[in-house]
Amino acid sequence: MTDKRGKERIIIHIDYDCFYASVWENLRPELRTVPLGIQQKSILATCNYIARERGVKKLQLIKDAKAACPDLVIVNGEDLTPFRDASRSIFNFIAGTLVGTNQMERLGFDEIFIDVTALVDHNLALLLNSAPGDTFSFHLTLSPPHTTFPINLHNLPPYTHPSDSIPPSFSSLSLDTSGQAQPPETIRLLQRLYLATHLATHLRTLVKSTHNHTASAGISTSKTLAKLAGTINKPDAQTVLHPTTTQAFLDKFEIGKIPGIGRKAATIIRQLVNPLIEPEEQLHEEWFEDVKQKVTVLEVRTKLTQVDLARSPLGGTEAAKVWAWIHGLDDQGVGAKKTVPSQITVEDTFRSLTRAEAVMEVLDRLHSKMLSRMSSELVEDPEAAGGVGKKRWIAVPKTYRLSIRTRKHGFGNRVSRSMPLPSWVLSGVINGDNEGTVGRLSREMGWNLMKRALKEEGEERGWDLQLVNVGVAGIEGAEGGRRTIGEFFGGKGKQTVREEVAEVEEMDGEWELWEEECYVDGEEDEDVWGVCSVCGGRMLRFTLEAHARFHALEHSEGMDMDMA
DNA sequence: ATGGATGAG
DNA sequence: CATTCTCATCCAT
Repeated sequence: MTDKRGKERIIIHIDYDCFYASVWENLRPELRTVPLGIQQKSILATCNYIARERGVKKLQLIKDAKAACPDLVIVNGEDLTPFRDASRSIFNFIAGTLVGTNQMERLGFDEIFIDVTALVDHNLALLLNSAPGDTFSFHLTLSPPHTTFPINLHNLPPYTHPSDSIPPSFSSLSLDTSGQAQPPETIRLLQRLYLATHLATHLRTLVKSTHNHTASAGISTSKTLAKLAGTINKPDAQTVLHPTTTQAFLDKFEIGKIPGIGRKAATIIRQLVNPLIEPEEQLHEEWFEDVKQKVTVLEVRTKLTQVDLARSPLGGTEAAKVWAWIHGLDDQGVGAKKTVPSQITVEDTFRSLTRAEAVMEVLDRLHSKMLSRMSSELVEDPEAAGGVGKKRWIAVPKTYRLSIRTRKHGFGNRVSRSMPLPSWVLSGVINGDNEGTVGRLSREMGWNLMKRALKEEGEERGWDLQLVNVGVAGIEGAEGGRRTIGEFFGGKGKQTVREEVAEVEEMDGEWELWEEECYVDGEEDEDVWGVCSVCGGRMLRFTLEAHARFHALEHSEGMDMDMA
């Protein structure tokens, strides 16, 4: 514990440049030469560098962006499918290139952390044991069959931070820039960073040649430092941090720029450093930008103690993390490669959504996308891949969730309600019965949870939805599992019975109206609808019997299935 | 487990 | 500040 030198991890962080814009430029090459913005509703999610030179900003209102740059070309980016696909493709490509390194983590669609410690140590051993030369074959794999790329041992790719703090020649790493001999631990760490820097360049070159995306990268000894290092030179560039100057590097950052310190934590910490600022001044409107104090990491370190942070609303746990991060101590590991997401959500936003009919249309549309994604991301189909065999679940979600934001309860936050995911959703996906399942999801799941949420939030009249989000969660990576149709009946365990949903809803005013609009089309009478006594789902009466059989199966066959 | 808060891009 | 459309983790219950 006393001496960590020589045991430092080596982390590469890669960040694709203005990713959404870049994806569109690949889709439509003529967009490469024009100022390009990606629109989501009233804002630009991002824009290319040509647009940035013309004064366009990320997250700018569309009208402001057009004012700044009248010939801005705008494409719609509300459907994230092409971005998600490109992101996966690049990630899988890099994973396939670095066979044997499992610590590879995506952050959003456009960033990757890679822990290259084992790979670099392997190569350093090879290099130190080989005859001296001008080049070295870097091994991308830890065991045969090997793929390699050549590195020039007299040339370190740009950039280093501080500038030119690491000599370009591998054999000169034992001396610093003023010719001073370095301690052996430092030399070894520099040698490892040297190799990782070449690797980062190689990976960026490969991503450019195979996927036509430029990227920026940072190379250092922790996730925090690697990520921050990558911000120094961009786009299409990379930076390796000199390992003995990291504190000075961190000290210059505004506290809110440190990954993991977001808006809330940053505001609390700024207040502690400078109590003169009133909360309203910190949080409101136009002046915000002017009044907001920039509080640097150095100030936090020198004007506060960890105890100050711990006694603040941050609390002891957060305080300890923050205190460690700003002192360059970051033991956050790079997670294992993830093949399946832990949740799949789909959402849309609105200026105003009040009519029941419109709400049901929205639910149908969102559920349709949700089911497609479940099918493509959670189901393996050997036949679609040109082979034979049954479809099987790679991983199964446990929960269905609906989140909304209303105008009244508006700012800030979403309210959500969730239920165990019924088995008929899973069978619908496997059987490809998208249409029937969508309708059922909207009527029995989405609608009921929305009623619950609005009722419990005291918005049974005068509601006005601004956001509707549906999704499945609790997806557990089930690698190597053998799950076929039928298993989900027994494999999911017992579902919670929610009494309140089964109750006859008693609502007044507009709620009834809303419900009538949706369910009573003039010809329907009460006898058409029934409520399941087990799960409370509302459904057409003639489907109740079949529905009850699902529940029976759930309970009777539960123990026969392969639950690990 | 559920639902909210907070973080990330 | 939040704007968009996600995704992840932590915490109280």
